[in-house]
Amino acid sequence: MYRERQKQLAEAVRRVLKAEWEIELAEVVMEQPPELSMGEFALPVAFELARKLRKAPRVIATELAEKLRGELRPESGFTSFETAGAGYINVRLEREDLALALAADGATNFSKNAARILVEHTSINPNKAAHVGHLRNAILGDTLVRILRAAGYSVDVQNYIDNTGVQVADVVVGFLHLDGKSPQQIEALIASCDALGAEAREGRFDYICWELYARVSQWYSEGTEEQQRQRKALRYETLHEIERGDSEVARVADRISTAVLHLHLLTMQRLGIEYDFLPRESEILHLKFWDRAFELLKQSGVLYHESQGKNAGCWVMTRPDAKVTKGETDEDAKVIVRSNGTVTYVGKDIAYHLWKFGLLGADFGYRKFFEYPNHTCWISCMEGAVEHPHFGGAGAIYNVIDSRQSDPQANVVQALRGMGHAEAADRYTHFSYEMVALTPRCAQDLGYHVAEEDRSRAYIEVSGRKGFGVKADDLLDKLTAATRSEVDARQPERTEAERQMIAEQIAIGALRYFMLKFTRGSVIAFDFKDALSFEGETGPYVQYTAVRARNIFRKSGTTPEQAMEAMRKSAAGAIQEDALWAIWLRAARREQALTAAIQSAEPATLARHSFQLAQEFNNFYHKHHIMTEEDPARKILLLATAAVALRELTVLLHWMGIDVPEAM
RNA sequence: GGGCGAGUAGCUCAAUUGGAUAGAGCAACGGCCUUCUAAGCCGUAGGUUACAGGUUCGAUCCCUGUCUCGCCUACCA
Repeated sequence: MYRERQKQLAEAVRRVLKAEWEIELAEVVMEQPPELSMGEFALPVAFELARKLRKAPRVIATELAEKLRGELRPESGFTSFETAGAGYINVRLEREDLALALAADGATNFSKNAARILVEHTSINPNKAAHVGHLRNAILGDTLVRILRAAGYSVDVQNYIDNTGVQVADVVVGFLHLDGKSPQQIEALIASCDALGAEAREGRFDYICWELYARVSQWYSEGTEEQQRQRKALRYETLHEIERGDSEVARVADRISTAVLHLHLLTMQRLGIEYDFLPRESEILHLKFWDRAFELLKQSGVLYHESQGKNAGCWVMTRPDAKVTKGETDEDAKVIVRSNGTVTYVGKDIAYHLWKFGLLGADFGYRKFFEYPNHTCWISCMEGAVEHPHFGGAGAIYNVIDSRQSDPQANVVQALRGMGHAEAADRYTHFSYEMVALTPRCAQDLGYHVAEEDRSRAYIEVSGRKGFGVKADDLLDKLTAATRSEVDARQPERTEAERQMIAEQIAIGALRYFMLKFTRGSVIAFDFKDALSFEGETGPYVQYTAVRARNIFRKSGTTPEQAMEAMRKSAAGAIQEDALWAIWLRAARREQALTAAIQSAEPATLARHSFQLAQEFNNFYHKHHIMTEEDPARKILLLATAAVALRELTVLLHWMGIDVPEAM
């Protein structure tokens, strides 16, 4: 209904401008007045016309408002057009119409969208436990998936697994050479970790790898020069063995990376994050994705063989926006194939992205890897199940990858464009975000040594290599413990299991909201004090608000559905009070908020939207005591308002992957 | 050197993409629990939007220059 009104208004403005002044606008800008009492829409169009018509904005606005009054009579749902400020036209709607439409239909109204979208997120190197930075990635990515689906898109979720990279090699070197374990001993260790279960923290396999990875990184830079040279050689020898596959070292690497991957999936499942497909680098290598891509790149002339300068003997690609003088060597070119014939990370990524868009002419093998309650997560393999879903061949893609990777991401887009796939390049979104870092105080609290020069900085970058960071499961544990003690105090009559469930829901609400409330371009300087806060602009605040609304229905002996029904049957729709109208109007703007979040690729706007609704409801809740309301007609309206708030909060929280607990 | 991002209240962040009086949360101060849950509500205080120009009806937002901070810029992945 709200969007219908918006459309009607825009069309009316177009008609009037055409008829009166022969003006056609590309788009009719529509804003929200700063105060509720001013109406539902604000049109700044008179400012735009001032120059063309050589008249003051206010004069134009007055004339235009008059004409609009003629176009959109009160019986069509528009009650007033007022000139305001320096030349705005404020438009009021019939509130009752809008409220009754909302009471009748609570669905998100979007038509099914044919385009298939592929979202890649998480993509943690499978060589150590996940940390806070990975949480930001996964939570942003998962929320993007949820809102795209809410908007009617069909979305596949992929988590790219770099199981043949140097990071995995480092842990392999650590186990085999630094700790002197045999492949059998590593196998036994993984088995004993499995037996302990993911709930164990000490002795959890990805935690062991975390510590080992830091130790190995340290080991590379210790010792005599000769030792360092040998260790480095060992590192690359191991890497190349893993890349080639089909050796004991490669099997050890596969065993380790698969075990860590499995734990990552469990960690993310705690947060309600699931994947459809796990493409692995090992298959990109062994299924010859790169060989095909290499041919295509050479044919299209995107890659050329450099014969001079520092990149002599390499296949290189000109960078986006590079200023290259004809006849001169482009020293700044991006190396894709090294002089020794091996392909770089960007090269493999180009092949992978050709596959994503269905432009490679090759596909993975697929086999089942992980079962969620409601669906299966598949993994790539050489030859898999005969019957399997097909991933890839997407109409549009989103890569949730932090801003440090914007350069390689741009290289991939550049390659696609250079190969003539301009359409694919246009539908390639690097969903970029800034990193999560730790405040110096947080680092010190965790027991890390903080260098003198770092103490005055706003934040310090986390580093897996240094073992410097906050592990995802530790953070979730800490949040759950904090919420649990609060729940125990507030809900003593509930069972142990109920209290634990509530505590976990609140912990997840706090964490997910915390990661979503910052806009993507802002570095999160992580601190336990902020992350463990449950007051003010936090997930628990919004959850608590929904629980308050729910309690009204628990105690009043009616349901939200019945309250809506009663509202429709009675003529209780007249809503004069702003405290009530704010809630109905925000509910009416659900689709607008969703569209804005998708178009700007900014989930933070939704987090804010939900917080504002929560504030509006708490304000209403404080002003009006619903259960003791004596006027029956009034009580119906108040109950329906609580019902619409509860429904809206539940939907918005769900889009962010946050549940509404039974009680708080 | 080049590219990207950031600089807004004591702190952490917003600002409908150029609009009305720049808003929230935390921290501070002052009120509100016999009432549907105080993880809440109301109020006070807090601003030269890094700086200097420019564009126009209008600039936190766009342009130019300067300063500060972070990240990226390897034949690492």
